[in-house]
Amino acid sequence: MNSIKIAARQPIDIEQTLQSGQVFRWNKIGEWYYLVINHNLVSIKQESLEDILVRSETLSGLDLETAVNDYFRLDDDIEYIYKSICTDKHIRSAIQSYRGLRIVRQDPWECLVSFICSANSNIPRISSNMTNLAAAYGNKLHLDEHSNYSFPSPHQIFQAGEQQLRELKLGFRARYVAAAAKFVLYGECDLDSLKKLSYEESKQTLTLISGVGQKVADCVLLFSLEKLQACPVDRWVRRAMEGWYSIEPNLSYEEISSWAINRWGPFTGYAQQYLFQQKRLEVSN
DNA sequence: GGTTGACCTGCGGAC
DNA sequence: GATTTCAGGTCAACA
Repeated sequence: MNSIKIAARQPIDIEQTLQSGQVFRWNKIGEWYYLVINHNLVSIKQESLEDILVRSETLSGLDLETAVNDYFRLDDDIEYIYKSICTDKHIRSAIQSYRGLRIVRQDPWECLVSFICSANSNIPRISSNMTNLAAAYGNKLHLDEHSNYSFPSPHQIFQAGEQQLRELKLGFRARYVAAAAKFVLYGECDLDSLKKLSYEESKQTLTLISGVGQKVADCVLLFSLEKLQACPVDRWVRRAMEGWYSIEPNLSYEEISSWAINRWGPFTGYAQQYLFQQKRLEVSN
């Protein structure tokens, strides 16, 4: 068992980050959060707002630190980002409430499948879909007495086929997930290579995939492909925009998204995530 | 080009 | 308790 402490020197709130609908395969046991990073099962404990404890069987030292830093984007200067997006009282209040909430940098393939599964669904169900996929086709990973699975490769999902995916209760999304696997396998599109393209170019490529529209593409771009200006507009963000910024109810996705990018610039994705969290939790409380 | 309904499933909230 | 609604959308068909 390898254990290290990471001093982020800036706020990082593991709970808020994992509970903000970016990541669907993690669980909390006692004070420890278990999640899979690059095919390694890792556990994390919050020590203070700027310090975390991390454990792993398969990564150690600098490798472990780098993997976790990378995943939670601890290289982002979050204080600078706060300053840059804090244009009004709504954002200010959201930042105050959820200080330390990070955008993650997760594996693009798993992220793509997650958000294809998110269509007309809800968080508990998306989690169950992703957990079932991993348990069915992934490789088992261990950490002390706990276990989890790596997420299956495009090849593994493609081999499973649409019918088996339906049996895992993906519903109409089964066809889309199978199509995405095929696209990544045979479409000569290495998802990671999209990081090098512009926001517009990479978005255009992603939406070639059946089952990937603007919303899903923006989620994948923001949470896995380095496009921090991407602004996924879902029901919650739309409600936030209409309620707090007097955006007209009948604006198109494109119009809302562009409005936001125009207002918040290169870190619009962060602004979006804070508004999303604020609006979503304001209702449930 | 914008609008509308279908799509799987499960689970809180309304009858 | 049985029934309906609505979920972090996308696509195809239509006017």
